[in-house]
Amino acid sequence: MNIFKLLKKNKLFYNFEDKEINKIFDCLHGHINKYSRGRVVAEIGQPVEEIGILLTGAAVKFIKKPNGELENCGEIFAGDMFGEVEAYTGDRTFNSSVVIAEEATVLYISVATIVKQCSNNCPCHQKLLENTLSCLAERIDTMGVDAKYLKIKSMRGKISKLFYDKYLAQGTETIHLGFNRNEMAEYLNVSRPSMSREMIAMREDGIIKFRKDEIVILNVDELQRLANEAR
Amino acid sequence: MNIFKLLKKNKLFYNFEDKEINKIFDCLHGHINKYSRGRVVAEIGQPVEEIGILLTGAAVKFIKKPNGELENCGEIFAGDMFGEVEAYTGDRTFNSSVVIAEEATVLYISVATIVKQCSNNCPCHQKLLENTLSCLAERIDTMGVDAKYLKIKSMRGKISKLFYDKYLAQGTETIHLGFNRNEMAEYLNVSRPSMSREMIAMREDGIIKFRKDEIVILNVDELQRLANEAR
DNA sequence: TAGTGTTTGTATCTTAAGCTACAAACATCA
DNA sequence: TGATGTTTGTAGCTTAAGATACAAACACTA
Repeated sequence: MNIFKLLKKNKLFYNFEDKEINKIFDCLHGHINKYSRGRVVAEIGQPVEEIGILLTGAAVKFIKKPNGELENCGEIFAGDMFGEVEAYTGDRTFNSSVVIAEEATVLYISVATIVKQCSNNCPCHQKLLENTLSCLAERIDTMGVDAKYLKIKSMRGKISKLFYDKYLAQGTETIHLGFNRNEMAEYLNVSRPSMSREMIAMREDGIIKFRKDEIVILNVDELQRLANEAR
Repeated sequence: MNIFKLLKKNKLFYNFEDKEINKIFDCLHGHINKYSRGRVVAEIGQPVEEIGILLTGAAVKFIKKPNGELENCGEIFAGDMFGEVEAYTGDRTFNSSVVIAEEATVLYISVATIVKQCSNNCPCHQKLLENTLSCLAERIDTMGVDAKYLKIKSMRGKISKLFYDKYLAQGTETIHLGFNRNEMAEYLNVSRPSMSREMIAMREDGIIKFRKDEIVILNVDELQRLANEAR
């Protein structure tokens, strides 16, 4: 496995050179641990001193419900990280536990050293800081977009907004969703049959046609209208 | 008006001393502008070079819909800021326009100087950076919580989760909402009458009683169950 | 304390979307 | 090419929540 390649995919190390990544180990107190399945690598309420980046394997995040039950709240794969938000919040404690699901290697970097300029005054430090800021800011953007879909009440509105946004992003009348009906329904937070029903109604209305992951917009104006009116 | 007091309320300047705030002006290239109603102080698509902090007055944020129409997407009052997220995203351009609604004074601080250590190596710079990170991270947290309510499908689930969360936060069976029915309905993204109806049903079921902004939880266990089961 | 505005409660009706369960289409691979 | 698993479409029923419109309670102040 190539650590350099993997890390460069991680947003924190965007724009890093190999030699800069090497500095992680002294500059940011980087170290790598290996864990087997079931190992708890982060625990709710514990202070976040390091950010963990999964180099191999997989892990699952859990939040604790007030009655003590644990609830799965997401998965982490190679290239993903944990603690990168909590590290900067008020109490700096994990708000979810992370449990290794498949034998994994984790690279840790120290939070304290990210925010402080290091004595070597190295540019990689500066970059990491900027990347951290971007990483957080972009997350806010994404969450804002996601919330928009959730707030739209009508099925047709949700679908239209989603398709129209994809249309704007992809620039062609033929768009690709990037997920199947189940995933799309889950993203929009609706039931798949209801969504399917409405998509077919939209096809009957001549707005779209589709086949699997590929959607063709037949009436852009109407779709735009629906997307804009949606609430 | 006391700039110091106001700025210390702003999250970016949390923990700042008066004398450190004074440094803003040379260290962060701070400067103050005064605007009258109608003035556009940020425009969608334009690069964000500074973060604006409203010292007095009020402003409105607009996003541009694809058909060109502008849509109100939030208000800004004294102590609030704009550009503090976009400043760090990929293209670093405003994604909403900001228009002054009431004669306002705005303090600007340079983004470029926030992320770079300044030549004076002043601690205020360091603090500002940490505050910026907190500010963004906490926003992510908040948005995550907000999205949770949106994702719950049943009315009773939404209400229960909200009340239960407030109960956990406030620690007493008598909780205060901090908003009226309209605002609460808007936050949960439901219609007020439907919400009212369900609150009354919950009262009839002996789970809560209420009067205006004050809610008393009569059956904590049941409320907890509802909040946990909610989806 | 009357008068106005706001917030909250109530009623009725309608409909969109959820759920379940099944059928059809498609993909994959031996 | 048949067998199996997955994804997508279809149907019918039920119900929760939306919309609207009005009434009651309350708050403010003149």
